[in-house]
Amino acid sequence: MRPITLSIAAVERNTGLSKDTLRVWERRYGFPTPGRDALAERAYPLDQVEKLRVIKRLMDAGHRPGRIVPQPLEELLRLCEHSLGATNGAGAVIAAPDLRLYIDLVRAHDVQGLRRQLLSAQLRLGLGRFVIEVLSPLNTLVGDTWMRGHLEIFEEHLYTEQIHAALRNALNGMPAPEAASRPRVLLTTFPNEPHSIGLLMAEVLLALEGCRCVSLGTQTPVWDIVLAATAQRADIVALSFTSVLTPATVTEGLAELRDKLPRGVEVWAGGAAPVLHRRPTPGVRALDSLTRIAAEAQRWRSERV
Amino acid sequence: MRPITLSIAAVERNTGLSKDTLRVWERRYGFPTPGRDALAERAYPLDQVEKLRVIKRLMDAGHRPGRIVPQPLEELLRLCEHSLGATNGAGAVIAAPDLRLYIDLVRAHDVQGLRRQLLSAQLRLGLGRFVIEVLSPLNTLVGDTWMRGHLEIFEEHLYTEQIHAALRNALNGMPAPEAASRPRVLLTTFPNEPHSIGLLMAEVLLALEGCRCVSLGTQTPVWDIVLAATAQRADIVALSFTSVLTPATVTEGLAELRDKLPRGVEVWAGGAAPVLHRRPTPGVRALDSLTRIAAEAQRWRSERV
DNA sequence: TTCAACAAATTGTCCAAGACAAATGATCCT
DNA sequence: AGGATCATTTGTCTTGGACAATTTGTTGAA
Repeated sequence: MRPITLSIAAVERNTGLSKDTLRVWERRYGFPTPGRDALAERAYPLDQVEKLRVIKRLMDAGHRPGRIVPQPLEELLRLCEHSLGATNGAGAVIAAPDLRLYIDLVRAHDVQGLRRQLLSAQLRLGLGRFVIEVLSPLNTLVGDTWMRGHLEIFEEHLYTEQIHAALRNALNGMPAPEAASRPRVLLTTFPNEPHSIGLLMAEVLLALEGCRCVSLGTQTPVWDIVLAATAQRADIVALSFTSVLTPATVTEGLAELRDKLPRGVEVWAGGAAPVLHRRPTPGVRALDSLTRIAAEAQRWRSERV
Repeated sequence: MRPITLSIAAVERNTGLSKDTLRVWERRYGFPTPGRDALAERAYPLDQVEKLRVIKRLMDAGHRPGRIVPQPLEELLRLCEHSLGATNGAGAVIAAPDLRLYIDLVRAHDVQGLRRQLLSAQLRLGLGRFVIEVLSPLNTLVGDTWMRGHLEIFEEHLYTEQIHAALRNALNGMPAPEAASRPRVLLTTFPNEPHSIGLLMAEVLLALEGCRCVSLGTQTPVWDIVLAATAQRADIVALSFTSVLTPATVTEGLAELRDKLPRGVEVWAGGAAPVLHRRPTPGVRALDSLTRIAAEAQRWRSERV
């Protein structure tokens, strides 16, 4: 029996590294070193894909490919422990002891327990603090844990599904804002950005501020975002990003969107894509944290009085 | 001032056609015919991008690129109106009168109205009939309408988001089944199958029958489905399909899953993928309609007494 | 030391043309 | 009508080269 391998397209999906990048790394740095299948096409072994994911993670933390791609895996993991801790800093790590509990429930596949725990935290802290202090760092922690290979894919799915349910549940329970309430916020993500949890968290926080939210779900083409914003007479278009999209895609997409939207409509961009703050797009507000949402909503209101 | 143009990456983002495809069409069919910018890179005029979007729609409706890509735009628009009507025939259209109302609300971008209408139908019919008699045919109708170009992408997103919310809402309001209740059902889709509405509808109907449902959300690799089924001690693995996946992928995936799962675990496959019934996989139950779910659940119970 | 300007290295994306398997359509034969 | 066989269509992958944009390193002046 042959070991399991992935095609270059599958690796692109899994790692977020473009086919071009994967090929040029192979040429320049001697990694990855995919075998070839019967058709002489690249066949990436699973462990190399794992390593590529680690590399991607490190690059998001500011490392450069030339330095890290040729390194052996152990060296990279050492870097992970070190620099990830440094970057993401005290916040996540200090909070960790509490959050471990959730991870343990996931690892134990205790869906009911996880659901109870989430609901209990939500009631104890209130919805806003629950999202900001529990869900958000927990997502990062789950991401980290998964990256380091300490979580199966299906466990991550299990977790994501419960968070999804919890957030929808919360949204559903919130009173509808008054019909004339402003601002009107349109939420979505760009094509190829399938993660909806950030979107839902933002929607909850916006709704808490009394904003009228309309979500398009994930993966809306730029032109359709513009159409929707016009149709809904949106005051704000809010986008959520992870690091699945390449920095260039993010920047160009935002510039294009900003250009096509009417002047009066604000563009907010948030999420875990480093490029948002490294190279901010003119006319786009990059929110570095979910906590900023409330303040920004209030700013919008004060400016429009 | 030069006319506005888009880079190849931007066109990929806007149309969903890969860079490779765009280049090869240019070579083969003589369209698109992008100019070149100062760097000698392709620069696509907006009107060509529009035409590409029309082409993409027609292709989703079953047309082949060789026939339509070289056609002039007017011809394509005629095709949009004309040929799609013939393909999908009477079934959906006859059911239309009642359902048209929902479509009209979507087209009017009346999110609140749509939400109210859905809730009202749900209360009037009861959850089970609501899902089977309203949501399911409505999904088909929306799909048809979209293919004919009578619905913008963002309108389809708007609709999908509301259905999502309604189903989550319903699930959330249902009483938790007893701890020992059986069967335990694991729900998910295969990788590259991103549609979750079918999954949610199935989950609702299963929950109505008192099954203990655990959903993994969409896109779980086969091996992880097996791991999850084992971890959750599932009695049934339920999969949802649309026609995004190629028939081969569906058949092979099901065979592999069936092979790796313990004998005692049933595999149920449902959804709008014709191959499920054309070439049924041994050991897999292909459900041709959501109405079958209740009966199948009862069959399972009667067999395990 | 500190800061600016310039040179060098790094890195992602684009290009061209060719190849080929999988999917689809056409044709012929029961 | 249904089924097997052959031809065409079509998306994706391949190689190797090129280049602009960014980051890094160095030099020289304040």
